[in-house]
Amino acid sequence: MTLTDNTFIGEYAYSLDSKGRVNIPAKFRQSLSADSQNTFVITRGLDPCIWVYPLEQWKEIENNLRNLSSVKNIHRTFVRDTARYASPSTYDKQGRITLTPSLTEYAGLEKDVLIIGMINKIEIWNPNTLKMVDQQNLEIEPDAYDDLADKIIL
Amino acid sequence: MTLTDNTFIGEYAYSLDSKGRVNIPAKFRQSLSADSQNTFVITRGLDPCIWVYPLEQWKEIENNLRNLSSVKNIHRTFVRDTARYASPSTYDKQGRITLTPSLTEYAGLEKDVLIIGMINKIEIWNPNTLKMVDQQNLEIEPDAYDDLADKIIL
DNA sequence: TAAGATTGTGGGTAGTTGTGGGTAATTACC
DNA sequence: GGTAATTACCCACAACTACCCACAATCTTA
Repeated sequence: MTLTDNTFIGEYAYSLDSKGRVNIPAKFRQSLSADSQNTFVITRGLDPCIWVYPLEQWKEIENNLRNLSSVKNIHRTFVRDTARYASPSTYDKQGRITLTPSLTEYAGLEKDVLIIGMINKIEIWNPNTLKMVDQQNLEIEPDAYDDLADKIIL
Repeated sequence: MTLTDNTFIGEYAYSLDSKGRVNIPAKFRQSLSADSQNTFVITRGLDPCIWVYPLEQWKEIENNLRNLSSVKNIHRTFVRDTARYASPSTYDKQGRITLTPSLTEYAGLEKDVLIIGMINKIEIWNPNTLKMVDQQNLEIEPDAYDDLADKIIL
């Protein structure tokens, strides 16, 4: 069963091979839109993990960045920080994408990785790192979630 | 995988050879539009680095400059500063462009250089210089950054 | 239940890419 | 106008990457 195009949910335990490749779960590949041409754009996440965007989704980000003028320092910095760590990656016949050494290092990936559907993108984690981040997030005051209650109906 | 024409993302560590040549990453060359005829226009960046525009993109900048009135002093200055340091550079069969001594000096380039995709242009940095500039930018008021982040959904 | 298809993982090979240097053509200078 | 310096073009090679094939485990279907 395929849900909406370019929408990802679920969690998968996969492994990174000696060449720096990871499998994209079959369900995720199936929900990738045809426009994305079997291609994702991988980049640094705001957490210590790798963010994987469908090409189409990334192009929207690019369009937004393109409208920022380089005359303003803050705009230059924002564009640089967003663009520099990104790189396109088309999956091979076996459904794997190749990660860059720079990104695997940033996310602290070893052999075992966790792949998580984040609706409009995918996250790749070192399971141990995620466990630690989960720990820390337990300490968020429950009130902080209340703001969200206005914006989303569960 | 080629993304949109004349759109550049990613970060590459390359080297400047004894003749003042740098490689343009293969992915960047592939995304250069045919109209640009294997040619870039190199000039001073607003940061201490070299800006590399696809010829096609540079022509647009020229058009924009053309529309600035020379009556205003600030406009004259802006046009002069933008135009005077620019020069076209076609890449050779190995994919390298030759930088002018004036520009390498401006950017403080030595052997190792960082090449960064900035969507509509490319930046060439001395890695040490960039590290320093990154440091300084950490002090940008987070609020200003958040404004941008709100407009662009990552 | 059995056969077939799909999925995740491993590895080999040929083409591409980055880097160095050599030679000829062009330009600048006396 | 002749010489020297500079620039543009070409060849070579090592490292890397993308593409291909193989296989075991799982899931699907008849």
